[in-house]
Amino acid sequence: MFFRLAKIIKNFTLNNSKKNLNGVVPIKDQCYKELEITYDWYREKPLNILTQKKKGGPIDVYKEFKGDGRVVRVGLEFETGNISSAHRSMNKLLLGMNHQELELGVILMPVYALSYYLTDRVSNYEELEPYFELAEYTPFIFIGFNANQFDPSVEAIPKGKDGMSKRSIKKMDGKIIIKPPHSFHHGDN
Amino acid sequence: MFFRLAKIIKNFTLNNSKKNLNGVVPIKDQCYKELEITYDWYREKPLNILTQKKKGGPIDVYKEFKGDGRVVRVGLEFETGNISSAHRSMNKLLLGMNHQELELGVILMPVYALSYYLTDRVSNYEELEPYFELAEYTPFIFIGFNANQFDPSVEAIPKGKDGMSKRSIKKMDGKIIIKPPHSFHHGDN
DNA sequence: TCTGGATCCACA
DNA sequence: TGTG
DNA sequence: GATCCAGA
Ligand SMILES: [Mn+2]
Ligand SMILES: [Mn+2]
Repeated sequence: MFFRLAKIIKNFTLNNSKKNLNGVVPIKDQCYKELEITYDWYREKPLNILTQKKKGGPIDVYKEFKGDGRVVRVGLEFETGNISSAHRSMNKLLLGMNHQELELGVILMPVYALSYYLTDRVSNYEELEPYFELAEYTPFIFIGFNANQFDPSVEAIPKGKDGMSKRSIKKMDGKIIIKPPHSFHHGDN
Repeated sequence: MFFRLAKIIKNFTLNNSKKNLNGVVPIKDQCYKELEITYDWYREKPLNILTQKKKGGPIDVYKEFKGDGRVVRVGLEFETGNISSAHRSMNKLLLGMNHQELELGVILMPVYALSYYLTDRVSNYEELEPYFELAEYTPFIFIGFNANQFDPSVEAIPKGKDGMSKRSIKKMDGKIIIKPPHSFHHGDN
């Protein structure tokens, strides 16, 4: 017996005219919608262990697969935050499995080749890879995804005004210079 | 038999006039200097396991304690980066211990009360605490530190490049680069 | 085309 | 508020 | 989380 966790293979072309050119938010939004609508996964599943400790947030996506009189609970983290954030995601899933709240953990992230054209230092498969062994005795799947195609002429994915962005409102102290936001849309999908 | 890892207790007053007001770089600089100069720790120790995998950087601080015919290798991470970065630090130290390259791992970070007045989302003891159990079977010490005193009238710790100014660091197997230290004064200490 | 930050954002 |  | 920064 086996289940199809999900199958989301979209054709997706990315502007590759410059390193770190594209933002990352619209990518995950697309994937979450598919998981929820097409595959009935749930968003933001809290772990009991963290609820009990009254500290820490939920898991990105969650689904219980039922069959043969048993349940397989799967926690999935879609990672497009900073690579360090991927360590937190992995640790959170490990916590859930260590406490028998999950039977399987999954992390979905860009491969290096893709991340090169996304916001600097976002999570990528290759950089987390040396740490996969920390999940050696835990059911875990690490998935790296790439764009289907690169094309310097398609519209770039817009970025937000977080962190060190020049569009940040605070920017260290006084001088507030906010640039107008662009439409949060991109190419196909 | 026991060793004093280090004892750095400085009086340190922080401007508490506003949330997230202070930068964080000068704090660690001070602590590193003390560990290197007073206690002979080394900076930036690469782990063999990561060197072999040709991926991943070094451990912040490292020292080998010798006595009774054995060596106790201690890896220490001073964490003032984003809380997610603390997960990477923990994972890296776990990797070192899992591979018998370290006998003890230490993470030094602000307690929540202190982090409240530092750059938003920096590492803090309370937020990493729920994950301590991932190091349950590994020799590990988590240390939270606070300011000694809060005073809305002392000068705030600068953020950004204002707080920078590289000085010399002592590496385990490398040369020592010398550069003049910058003045570090926020209140007393 | 490496790597650990430091700093700010959005929304509970 | 706290957390990704 | 998401954006950039600084140094080797
Ligand atoms: Mn999440
Ligand atoms: Mn996520």
